Amino acid sequence: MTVVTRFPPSPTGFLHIGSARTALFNWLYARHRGGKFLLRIEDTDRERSTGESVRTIFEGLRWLELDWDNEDVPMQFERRGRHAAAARELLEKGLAYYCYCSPEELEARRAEQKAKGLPMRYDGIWRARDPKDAPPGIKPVVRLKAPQDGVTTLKDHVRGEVTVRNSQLDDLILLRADGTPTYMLSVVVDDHDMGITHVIRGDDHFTNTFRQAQIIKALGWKQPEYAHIPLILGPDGTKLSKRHGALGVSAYRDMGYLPEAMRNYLLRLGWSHGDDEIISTGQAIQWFDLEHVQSSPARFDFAKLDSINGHYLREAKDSRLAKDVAGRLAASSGVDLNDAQKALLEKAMPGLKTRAKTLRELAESAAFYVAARPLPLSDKARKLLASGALDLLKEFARILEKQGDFSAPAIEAACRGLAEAKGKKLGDIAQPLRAALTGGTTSPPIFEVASLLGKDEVLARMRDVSGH
RNA sequence: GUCCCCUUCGUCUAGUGGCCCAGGACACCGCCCUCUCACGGCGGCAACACGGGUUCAAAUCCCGUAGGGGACGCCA
Repeated sequence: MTVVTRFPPSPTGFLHIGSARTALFNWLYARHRGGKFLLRIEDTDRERSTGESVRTIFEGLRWLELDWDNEDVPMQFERRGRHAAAARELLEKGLAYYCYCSPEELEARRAEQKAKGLPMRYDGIWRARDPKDAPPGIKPVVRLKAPQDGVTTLKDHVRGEVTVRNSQLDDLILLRADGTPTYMLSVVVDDHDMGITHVIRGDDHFTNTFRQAQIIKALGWKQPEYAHIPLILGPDGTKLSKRHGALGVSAYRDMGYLPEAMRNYLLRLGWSHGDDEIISTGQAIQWFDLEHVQSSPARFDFAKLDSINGHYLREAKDSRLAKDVAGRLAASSGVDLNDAQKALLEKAMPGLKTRAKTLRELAESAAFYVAARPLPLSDKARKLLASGALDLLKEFARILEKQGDFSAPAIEAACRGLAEAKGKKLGDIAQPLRAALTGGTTSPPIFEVASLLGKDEVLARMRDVSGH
């Protein structure tokens, strides 16, 4: 049997981070089983659905490199005729009926039931009533004639077997008063028509599954397999809020996270493979299963994301990193970098990338390489350039002027020589030099920086701080 | 209110009755490396929610309690 999974976002905003994980799991499972990963846009909420959102979601998926297998992504609203036909079929078979309760009436009943300690469910009052008795002016909805006795049992790859008494469920609405199909109906029909074999979705859909099972049964179809993955919580254990990371994936891209790092982090949030932490996408496809999905919700933790991102940053190609950093630098300064600057950044990457957790940090730490002179000095850098240190620095500058070999080891040797002659420690010269060359107090190894910057630029920056 | 689910270090997790006085990772602390900051290496702190059972033996099975989450829409 070919496995077919799906990711059905509703286009009412960006690609939420929790949805991204759901998409990842579906994608991984399909790839693992050599099956298909399909997309579907659930735009039946006409009020809130936008084309802009559809584009944002596609963009987010592409950034995460989760490719889907259907070229024509179904728009659920366009299939409303098919959904309504399924409802009519149920009506004809006597498995569904018209209900003339008004929304206000329903709300009143629910409140009453809650007060009585009963489950808040529709009691099926219009099952037996004759439509001729309908109050005038009310357009009916179509409801499923759900079983009222017995139980519904569901097998879930994460939850195991769960049973709910049918008396807890009610006759859900299939068609709204305006004739449009509801989500419950649409999902069932679309999943069936698309040949979905495995529904992997957020835990918030768990109880919906029982209702959908009843529709599937009424239609005489086969149930797909289910896996309900626990929700992602905020760092404080409550619902993930915007403040805590409930952002679109594009926000993570902007913050400087790598897609492969996001995938690795999201994968480990709720799934495990023994003690493995760093898991390449290839390994993930090979290993991913539904049995090791965690059954309890996980909290989102930026510190761990940072750590994983740092790992992938160190592994990333310098050319890729330099390109991204150049883009960020140009965006913040408003001017594009020239080719020499871009080349310099790439050469500087090995020294830079072990010191950053995100591309944003990487760009900030790289800025001094391509900054215009004279460099702004941080307060700490200024303190390192007190008069005594400046004298030493000027002396070092004179040595550097005559320096032929401008490699990092050669510059370091020259510096050590001067320090020794003056009875100073290496740091007594290296730190002021760092202040002069970078404008700050932390950087990659300073002799490497000096070598990359080149003799002319180094001497110029040194002159800048010594006052003439 | 009703129903369903969940509960191992601060966080993510390993663990499917003996291998566990509980392992890994992140975070934190210390040491080493060192021109700064990182990286890396080494070490440390730190958990089976609680109470009952079952069993020769329980983090693992059962029951209860507490806490948390989800659902109960003519939203998806």
